[in-house]
Amino acid sequence: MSAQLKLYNTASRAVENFKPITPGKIGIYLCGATVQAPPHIGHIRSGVNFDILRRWLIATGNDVTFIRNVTDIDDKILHKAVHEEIEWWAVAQKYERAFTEAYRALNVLPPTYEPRATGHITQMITLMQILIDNGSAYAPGNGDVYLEVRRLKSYLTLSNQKLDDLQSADDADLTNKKDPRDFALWKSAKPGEPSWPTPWGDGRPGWHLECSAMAHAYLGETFDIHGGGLDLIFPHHENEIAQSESAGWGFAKIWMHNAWVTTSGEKMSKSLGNSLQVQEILKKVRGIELRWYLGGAHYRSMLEFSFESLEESAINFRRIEGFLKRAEGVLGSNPDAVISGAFADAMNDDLAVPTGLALISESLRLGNIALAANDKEGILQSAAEIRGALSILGCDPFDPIFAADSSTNTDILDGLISLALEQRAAARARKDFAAADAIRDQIAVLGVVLEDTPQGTRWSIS
RNA sequence: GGUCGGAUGGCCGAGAGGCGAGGCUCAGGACUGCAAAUCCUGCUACACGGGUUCAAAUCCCGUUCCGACCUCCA
Repeated sequence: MSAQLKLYNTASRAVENFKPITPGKIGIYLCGATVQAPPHIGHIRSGVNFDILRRWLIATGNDVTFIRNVTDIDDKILHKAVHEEIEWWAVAQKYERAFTEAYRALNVLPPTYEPRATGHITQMITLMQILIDNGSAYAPGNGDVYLEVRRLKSYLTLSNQKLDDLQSADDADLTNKKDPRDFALWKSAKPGEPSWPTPWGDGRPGWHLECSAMAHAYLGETFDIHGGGLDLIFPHHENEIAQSESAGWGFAKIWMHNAWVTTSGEKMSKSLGNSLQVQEILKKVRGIELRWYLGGAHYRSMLEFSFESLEESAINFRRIEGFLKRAEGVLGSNPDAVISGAFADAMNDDLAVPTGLALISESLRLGNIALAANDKEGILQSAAEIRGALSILGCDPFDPIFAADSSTNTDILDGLISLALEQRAAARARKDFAAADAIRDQIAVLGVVLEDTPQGTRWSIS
């Protein structure tokens, strides 16, 4: 534990001290969505995990340039377009919006820049030209362009594999490839497919080329952190490294990978149907609660999803939220967020969010004790520290992005409920508990919960 | 076949040689007209077999089971 941020680097398989290339300025590239289906909670976990990293870097005084791409052209998008009988760009736009909406609902900060693959064809062509000129890549003449992996001095260092150990695809096309493991930088267009002109023929980008080209365009030849899901290590990130390093670029210093959300011990796949789409889950819990759940596990640990544990997590969050609201009531305003030393230590230790959660629980306990004793200083301290921690986790209930939940009718509602509360208070005063309980039961049916406290009766919507 | 990860109490989920993380559930208690909320107490776990060590959930060896990747998955 120290003020020094340590992060796990997949490339070294060790936790390392993190030193920005330029002190105070940090460049991050996160592999974003291939917009061919609505986001499920696994996709959004990645967004949340890296959003926590970003918020922590900002909170500790860094200027963070955060790039998260949108892959808006690929095989699956084209297939979907045929299936749905709409244009490929309509597919891409539709699902890009779905992702944007999911990110917003979970309070994932918009990236500094969010480049689309199709907007960077020029940069890709430039990169391919460099690779062909220096002999790393070849164009067999059919419109494809391949990277020649046998010629790379170091390849597969991120996944620690040997080229000869890889099982190559059975259907590898050796009429154009020199080696079955060579991968496509550029794919020639089949009839009816979208294409862009290049010196080697009309076609479209391979899967990996975009990220190398766009990371270079926005972050330069060498940048601090490259992130993505665990399943991108091979082939996607290996191939990004291969392309970028072959072009003479230093590329990413630290590679970070988030683990999956699993169901029944298995990685969530797109064939599971709709139930685990973000949109569906948000019918059961609020965005802030889903974020609390997804962000609560350590980013490198698998998160075994169940509706039971989601609900349990949401209950835990509501306790914290309840305390903050009560504290606000007593203090008259929200205390400014404060980052405690212990919380900072936890975050600096490779983003040990679970440790941070334990600290929040401790603050919560102390805060509730202070509340019972009307110890305003104690309330203030606990509330400030909890808000500080929640602000890093992106789960501050007072964040305006979540405040839209409460309606503008609150004042009217408050007035109406106060009428009922006055009646009940009068009944209680004359010890007519049957009448008092009847009032409580009646408004409970409407979804309004009452709590009697020494300071009077509070109400909330359940 | 190669590479990588996992198995922790009723459940979820941290930790990585020595002081029981934390949460949820459950049981009991305090407070309360009753509730609710809150607080207190209790439930002593690390897949299996060996080994190292004064000390192992943690390190080593072996075993079982589960999962992931191996060229268009977050």
